[in-house]
Amino acid sequence: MTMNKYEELANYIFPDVSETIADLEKKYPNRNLPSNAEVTRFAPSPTGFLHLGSLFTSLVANKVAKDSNGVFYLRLEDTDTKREVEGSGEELVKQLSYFNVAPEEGYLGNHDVGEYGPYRQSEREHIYRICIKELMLKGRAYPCFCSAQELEETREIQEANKEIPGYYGDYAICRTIEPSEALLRIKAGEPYVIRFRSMGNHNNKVVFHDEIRGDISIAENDMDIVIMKSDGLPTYHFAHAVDDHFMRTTTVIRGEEWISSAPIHLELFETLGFKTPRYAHLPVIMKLDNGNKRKLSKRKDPEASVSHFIEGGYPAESLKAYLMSIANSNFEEWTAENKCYDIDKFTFSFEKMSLDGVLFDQAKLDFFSKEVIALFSAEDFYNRLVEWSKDFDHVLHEHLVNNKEKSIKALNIERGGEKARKDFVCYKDVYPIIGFFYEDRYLEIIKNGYPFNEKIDKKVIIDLLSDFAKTNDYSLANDVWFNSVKELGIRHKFAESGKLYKQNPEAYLGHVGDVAEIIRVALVGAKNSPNLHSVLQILGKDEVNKRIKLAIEYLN
RNA sequence: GGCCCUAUGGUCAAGCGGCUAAGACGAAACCCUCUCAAGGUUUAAUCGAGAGUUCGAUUCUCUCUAGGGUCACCA
Repeated sequence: MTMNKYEELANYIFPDVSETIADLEKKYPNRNLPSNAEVTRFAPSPTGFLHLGSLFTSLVANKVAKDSNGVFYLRLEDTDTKREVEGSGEELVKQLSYFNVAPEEGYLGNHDVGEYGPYRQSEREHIYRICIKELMLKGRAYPCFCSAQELEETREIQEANKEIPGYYGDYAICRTIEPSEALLRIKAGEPYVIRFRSMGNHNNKVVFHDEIRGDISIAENDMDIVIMKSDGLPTYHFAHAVDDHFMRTTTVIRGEEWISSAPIHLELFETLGFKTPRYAHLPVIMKLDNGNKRKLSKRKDPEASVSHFIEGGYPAESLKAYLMSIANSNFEEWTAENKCYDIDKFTFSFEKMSLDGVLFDQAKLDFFSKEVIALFSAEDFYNRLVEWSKDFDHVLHEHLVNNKEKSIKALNIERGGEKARKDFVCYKDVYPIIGFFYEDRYLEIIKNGYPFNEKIDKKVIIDLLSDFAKTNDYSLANDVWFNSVKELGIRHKFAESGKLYKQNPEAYLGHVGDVAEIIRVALVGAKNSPNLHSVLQILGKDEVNKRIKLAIEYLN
């Protein structure tokens, strides 16, 4: 091997590196998969909890891999040691699991799985060093000694001259430093980073294909970007090229904010001798803020954090269905046709994907969630509630565990069928709606009194309730039973229907609706509740009579 | 500001040269009804602007405008 002028420098910086890119190609061979199988990944940085946009991205990436019998893996991009949040990598994986989109390969929280690792970038330094050394030997990477302040100064000059800011062309001062001189400065202990020597021309256009948007034409990259930071770790751009190549990603699925740096990536892939992967840049999820759209912000918007929905008790399926409706507009139609919200059964396609950023729509999510919950069996719903309340609602948890049978019955009211009851948006809604079934909760509610209709005389209410306690037989079928309520009303001068009452309001104290309300208020402590007949059946005779007695005592 | 992406009702959107411009969520109204939640039936609401191509533009082209993104030793 003939000595080139970069060799001494490269050997000094990378004394440990003896392998080459060719060795890596052997070590990480092409995956043994059918030709149409997609290898996709989710590549978060552990800087906080899972963002809704990230869940969206991983959902799509996961779906693309699954639909093609490919592989979905997770790579932890932990190269920014300053911003890293302890434990957030594990949390990320845990939250993905909640949504059942956890990867089968890669970083899985406490361990890695797969042949293409390590899956944490912080553990892949030797791989990056091999690649950088090779670039350096080819003259395509060089050390840069510019300080942050110097960089800032050039930037100001560039801005003042209305030139494009950045490290390129004549502004890339360190690119002309002779390797021998650079070596001396490094030996002298001067801090440095390693930059990529771009051969691009800003006046040329580079065209690349995006799976969602079609061909995109952007100016070639001509920036000598940093590829190795002074701490020895790679920057995103470089790690992306190296990792996605050696992990054999077929389609890179990421947010649209990456479109503008694609020319950098393309040049990197080309220079390293790698085949470029396919790209799909997903629209971002936004929110309206004072009339302006903006990206969902983790700091300002609680709904930006996936944990917000987990804590709030949204079933995983609800959020997934909502996100899939954003991803593919025909998904919603599909759910209506199939009465199914399971995204696994749906076929995703990039063609049906929207190109524009979408506004997060809470009402739409709630709609999906109601539909999803309405499809649960009572037992399934109960089990999910037990699971959820264990972490987020201890009071409910106690009640559920201590009253399993009653709880399931309560959750089963008007469940199933064409006109299923849809009053639960999330698990959080459960306690306020069915809490009264539990005696403790009922007693708590009535501490503040009963909201009886004040226009009706107390005496009348007491008589009516006493009569009801004596005569009520809810073992009858619903409509037969309700006829008995009408009769009860008639005995106490209430019209048997609203219509009748309206025709001659003077003749009655009220109508059957008022009668039902009185019973409801007595038993539930509120003017609203699920179907009265069901409530009675679930409470049972003893409890009903006890509650009526309490109500009468209150009225006296 | 340069570059890139995007542009149909409040939101999500069908449409791919000729339609009274689908549908869903949301809103409103009515019906049903023991309340609530459902369910049913309606209603209101959209092609950003201007040129061009064409017999004809929401649809094709250009310009403008607007919104979003990006210009770090962050990803």
